[in-house]
Amino acid sequence: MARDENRSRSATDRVGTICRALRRAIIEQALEPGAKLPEDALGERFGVSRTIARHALGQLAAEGLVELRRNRIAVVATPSWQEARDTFDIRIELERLVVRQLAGRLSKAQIAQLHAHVDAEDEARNGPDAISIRLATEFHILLASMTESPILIRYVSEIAYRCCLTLSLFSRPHSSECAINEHRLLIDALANGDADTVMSLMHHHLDSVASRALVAQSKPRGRDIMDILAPYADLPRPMQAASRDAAPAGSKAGAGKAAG
Amino acid sequence: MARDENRSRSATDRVGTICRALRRAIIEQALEPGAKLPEDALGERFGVSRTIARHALGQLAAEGLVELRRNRIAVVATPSWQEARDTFDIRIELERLVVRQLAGRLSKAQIAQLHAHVDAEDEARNGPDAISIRLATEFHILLASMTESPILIRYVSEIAYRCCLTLSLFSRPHSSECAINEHRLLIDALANGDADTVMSLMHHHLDSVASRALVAQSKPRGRDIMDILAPYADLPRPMQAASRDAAPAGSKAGAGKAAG
DNA sequence: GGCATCACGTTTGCATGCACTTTTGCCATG
DNA sequence: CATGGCAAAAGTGCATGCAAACGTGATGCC
Repeated sequence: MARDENRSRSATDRVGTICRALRRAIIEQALEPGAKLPEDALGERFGVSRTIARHALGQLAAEGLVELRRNRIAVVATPSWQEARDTFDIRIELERLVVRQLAGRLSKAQIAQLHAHVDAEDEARNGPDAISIRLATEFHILLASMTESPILIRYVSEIAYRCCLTLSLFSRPHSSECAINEHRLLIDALANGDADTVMSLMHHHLDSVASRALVAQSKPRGRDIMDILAPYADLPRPMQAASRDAAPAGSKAGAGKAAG
Repeated sequence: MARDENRSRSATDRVGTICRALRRAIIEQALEPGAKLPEDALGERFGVSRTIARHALGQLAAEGLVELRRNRIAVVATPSWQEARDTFDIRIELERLVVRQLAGRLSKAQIAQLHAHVDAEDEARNGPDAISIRLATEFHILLASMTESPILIRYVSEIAYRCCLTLSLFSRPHSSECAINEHRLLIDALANGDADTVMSLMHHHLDSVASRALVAQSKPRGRDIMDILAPYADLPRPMQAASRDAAPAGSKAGAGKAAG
């Protein structure tokens, strides 16, 4: 209910503020994957002490947007290709659930709101890539928020942000073209009300977004030094050089840090 | 290699320790929903300062196991019936994904491990309910962990714990009977390798667990006082009214302080 | 007696300080 | 000249202290 909204919105929710700011900076690629996030700097920037900054980083780490290594500076997360693939797989299921719950149950106002958002996407299409990606992501979050299921909203948001991060890592300059159209189709199908149709539409949409982005395991730019250099490291000799930069996927893989 | 693997497991990962302890205490109902978790107390109990305890609470709040209200003592989360239902819906999708990835790909050792776990469940069947519930939950987490997808593992674990919490809230004494059998069926189907079969099996399994637990919106025991009393509050004056402003349902916010 | 007010103890919110770890630049040494 | 090691610098890990907010019981007023 509304009773505990005021505490986290209007009240001095400083860690939430920092989280939102960082989230946005990350998904807009103002902060690239691997970028360092020292507590001091954040604290100073946002006018708070390290305690708060640290807490915010903890939150973001729990969401998978930043990586926290002990005694080391926090960095923006750099999902591996495999993680990216897994993330999209999860996302597909989650969002199928979203549209299943939504199909045929949206009010006219909600449909209008969705259309308005896509309009905004359209406008931003020629702007910077980061903005289009963010808007596309927020479309899905908007959709999720219409389920009014806090848990679903949270998971979809989280996953969507992670996918967004992934996209910024792997995707080529322009892949959001057709996605906008697919968003419109989605809205129409939702209004129309056939759950199966809209589920399959969503599935296809996300699948193709993932495919467009994750084709051929392109090089993860900005990734950790060790990983970037991995393919170069085991060249037997400097001579017969690098035709094979197809990058062995999970060399340092597993990549340790799971839940926790 | 292995350069930073030791850090977070064996090293002084105190907040992780506290998280694990609390998680377990919560899902075993040692800490019932609504139970207070003062930072001081936790800190003292685990031999750390409030800083650490606070951080752990933050983590658990991010996982949805505890509720954090500003300037108030943290409490174990008490999911509403609707949230519970939503949680299970999400869980079904996620775990379908798990078994889809796993079907026909498990090693003999893994199958043995799964069977061993179910054996443990079997043994605990006559023990305290909380233990059976925990083991049943951990079966699913074990399954998820076999996907070796960190993200999927994390989400399934989180969701499963939340469901576990829900179960402890809503479920009647003994509903885990048949679940154990269903676990065995699941393993067999996984070994057999037909993805569709095992997915539908998992779906049915979770669905029936949810149904057994969430039938008829049974009273949420241990829930917030205001909610527990809600149905009693609008009884039309049993004999002779104390006052006319008999606590409307959502009045908890203003009740305490405002009056204006 | 009922109700509003107030004051005190409790608990969180947050900043700061210190110890410890990692990193980096520098120097001695082979 | 290359290499190993040391020491200063930077940054995190964590405890503690203080202020503000909340909860509660006591007090005074009607």
